[in-house]
Amino acid sequence: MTDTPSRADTNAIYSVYSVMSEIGIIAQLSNAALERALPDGLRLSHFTVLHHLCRLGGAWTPARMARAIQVTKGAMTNTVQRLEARGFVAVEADPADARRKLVTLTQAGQTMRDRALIEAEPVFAHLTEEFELSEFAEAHPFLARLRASMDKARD
Amino acid sequence: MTDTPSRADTNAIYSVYSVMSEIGIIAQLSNAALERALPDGLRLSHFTVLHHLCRLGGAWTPARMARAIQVTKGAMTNTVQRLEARGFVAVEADPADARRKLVTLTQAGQTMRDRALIEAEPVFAHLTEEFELSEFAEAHPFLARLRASMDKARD
DNA sequence: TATTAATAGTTTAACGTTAAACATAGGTGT
DNA sequence: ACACCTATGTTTAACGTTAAACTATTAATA
Repeated sequence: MTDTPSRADTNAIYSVYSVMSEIGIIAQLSNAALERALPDGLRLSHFTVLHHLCRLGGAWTPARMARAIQVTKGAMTNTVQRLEARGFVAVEADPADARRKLVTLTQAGQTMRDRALIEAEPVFAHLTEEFELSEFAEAHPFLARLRASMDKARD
Repeated sequence: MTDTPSRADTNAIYSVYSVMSEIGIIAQLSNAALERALPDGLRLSHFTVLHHLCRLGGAWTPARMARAIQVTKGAMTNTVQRLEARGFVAVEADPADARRKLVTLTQAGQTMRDRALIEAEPVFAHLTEEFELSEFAEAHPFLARLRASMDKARD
């Protein structure tokens, strides 16, 4: 059993909560701006999958991508089916495990991801004028640790 | 007219994008964990409004809260109606402007917000063990400026 | 081998959000 | 006064997400 939270613990939680609130709003603004900027009706969730396959390469099962990107299996089923219908990914059965499917990026998918990256650039361009690049470089390690910690705590 | 982006500019965008990616994932993990932890079927968007009214106090119009919290007016209409139906906020017409409504926190809303804060505490408790409190305090100013800048760029 | 548990992918209903259209009210300028 | 523009709050349709139930397949255990 633990003690009742002390005043110091309460303050600590508030400090964490303030940071989390800012992060939540930034993500909301960023996601909304990105979604508006993406070309050709591409959804942010679709771009995220294309970007993921492009960065990491190879064949991914839907379930593994769902875990990596933090969406449910049902959402990934939807996203993969739409990307396949537009020819941006190829889906095939896994010969080693009949439960699994294997998703790979197509050339058209690669092209679309590159185009989306270019179209989305103006969304963040203004930040390079108002901030020093070093500020982002300095903030990154803390945020990466925070992400890793939250990911681990997910169970 | 501006020049073609230099290589340095391209790197700057990548630096920004890395930070934004981390922020997006942290927000997703944080929001999902919070929503699971909230008591009594309270949605994260509902808690966000209660917390906002509690922190800043006074009477807020739905439109002003929608801008502060970064959701559409339609979403705020939905949230306020549900909070009012549960007795967590009071809604009255603004005597000074017939277009407006004024939303205030009720005692039950205050109680629910306090309870939600306690229930949600374990979601972030592990962070106080893995991080120094000062790290959050140091990260906050940059994140607040980033939020303000993204907010301003929203047009 | 037979049984049980765990995993992959799909489907369904419920829900919140968004974008757009709408009605109403306030502000501005001629 | 008048016309025009802006702002508030609501409503609607479309859409994505989630949680849960379901089928099929593989792994683990007795």
